[in-house]
Amino acid sequence: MQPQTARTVSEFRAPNLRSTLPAVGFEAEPDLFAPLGTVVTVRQGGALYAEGDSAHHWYRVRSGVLRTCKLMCDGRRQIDNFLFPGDYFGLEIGAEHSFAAEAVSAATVIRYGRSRLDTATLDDPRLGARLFQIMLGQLDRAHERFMLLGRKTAEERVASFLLEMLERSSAAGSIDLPMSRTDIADYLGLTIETVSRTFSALKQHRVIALPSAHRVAILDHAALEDLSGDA
Amino acid sequence: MQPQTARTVSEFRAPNLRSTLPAVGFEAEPDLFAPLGTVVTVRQGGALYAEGDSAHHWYRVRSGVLRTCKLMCDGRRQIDNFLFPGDYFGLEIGAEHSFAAEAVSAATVIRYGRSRLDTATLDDPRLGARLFQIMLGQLDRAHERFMLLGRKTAEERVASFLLEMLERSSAAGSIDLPMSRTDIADYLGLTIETVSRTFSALKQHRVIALPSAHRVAILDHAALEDLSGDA
DNA sequence: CGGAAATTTGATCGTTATCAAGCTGAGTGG
DNA sequence: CCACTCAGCTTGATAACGATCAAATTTCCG
Repeated sequence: MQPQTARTVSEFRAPNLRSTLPAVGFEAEPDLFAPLGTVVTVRQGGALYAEGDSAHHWYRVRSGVLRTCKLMCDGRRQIDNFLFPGDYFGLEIGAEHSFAAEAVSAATVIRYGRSRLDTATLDDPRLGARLFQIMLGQLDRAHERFMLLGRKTAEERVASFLLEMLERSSAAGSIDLPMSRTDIADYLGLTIETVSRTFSALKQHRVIALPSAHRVAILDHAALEDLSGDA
Repeated sequence: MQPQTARTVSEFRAPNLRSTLPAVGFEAEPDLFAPLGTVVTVRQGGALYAEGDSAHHWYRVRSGVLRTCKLMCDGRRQIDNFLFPGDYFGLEIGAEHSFAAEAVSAATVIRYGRSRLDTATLDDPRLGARLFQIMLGQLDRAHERFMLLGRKTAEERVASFLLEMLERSSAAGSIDLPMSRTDIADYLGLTIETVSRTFSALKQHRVIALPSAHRVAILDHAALEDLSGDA
């Protein structure tokens, strides 16, 4: 539960400041919040914080992949999001985190103090504006996911998932999936069996290839988009 | 598509300024944004804006109930949210609305210019802070809905829905549901038949009573909470 | 009232969950 | 270098929940 290391982020600040958005990766956006942050590392499978922990901080991914998830009392799990380098997370309205954050692969994140946020945004209006953008982006993604979870079929969910991962992983044509089938299932509102079967079916139809369980090659991008159900 | 009337909001400004949150109803929160807004009325079933309309404005509900929804090309629909008096909506990251806003019952809303937002929040930091709160609240609700849509059974969804509507409608013990069964189904990711059958089952078990199709009496609140699947 | 739309109820089907084996591949120790 | 192991993944068989198709009933308005 306790992160292992922490030092000021200034040591790590990105030298070049490209401004293109949406950001892919940590280096894609200048770290406006840098003076506020410290670096924290989490080992694979470790928890950055648990559901119910007090929410004194918020975070940005520096390297690795994390997941945020919620549990029901009987063990059913829903993954809210997979977090890649550059993504912000952990900002919440309540005093306690309403979901857990765990490392899918070994990860480093930058931790910002929530209490310092108010004063900092008053000092520099750009911070407030950028935070605002970030939250609007998160809301937009949330609405896409309502459609996916509420109305899409298993095949459409998996196709949408692969396209989303492809977009995030910058490398075109082939995707590395650091998360387990269980994680994918809990992200898409399906079971591992259904995810696995759908992967197999897509492979059968030559839409994807599976060199290994965690590596997906996109053979027919157009077919995948057709199958995703998005216009 | 075009709203019928528009005049400055100052004529309607709330006289008393209770500060308790979360706000139930329009009067519960002082309208910090009042000087920016104009009042717009929408007739029952009418659209305030459609998916794809350019997003020049954002809104707050003054009276009535609205819904925001998205369509897939084949007609499948997902309702993102039901909007009650006091609720804010329409703030989006893109230049175009990614979902439609329609009146479930005849409604009046206050329309704010998006372009004026930046300058206004600079003038009064309270506005920015409040907007921030509003968006954090929306994100929190979104996470609850991921669990509902991804992992809950039909019965759990309907029970959760009734509890949510009960919370929002301030009147304890009995709820008015202005929306149709189709709307409820598209909100919960179910079909109208399943929603109807689940209502009937809850009635059978004396958890609720249905004086009319759009009026629900809560007979056993504890049972409803058990059935909702929340801890 | 009369007629259309919305809701409820019934019968059946299908997609996805569940239960249950195998399979694969990475790590371990002989 | 090769069994052995164990977790994660795939595949198979069956079941169940909710969808679909269909009809009856109620409600809402003109």
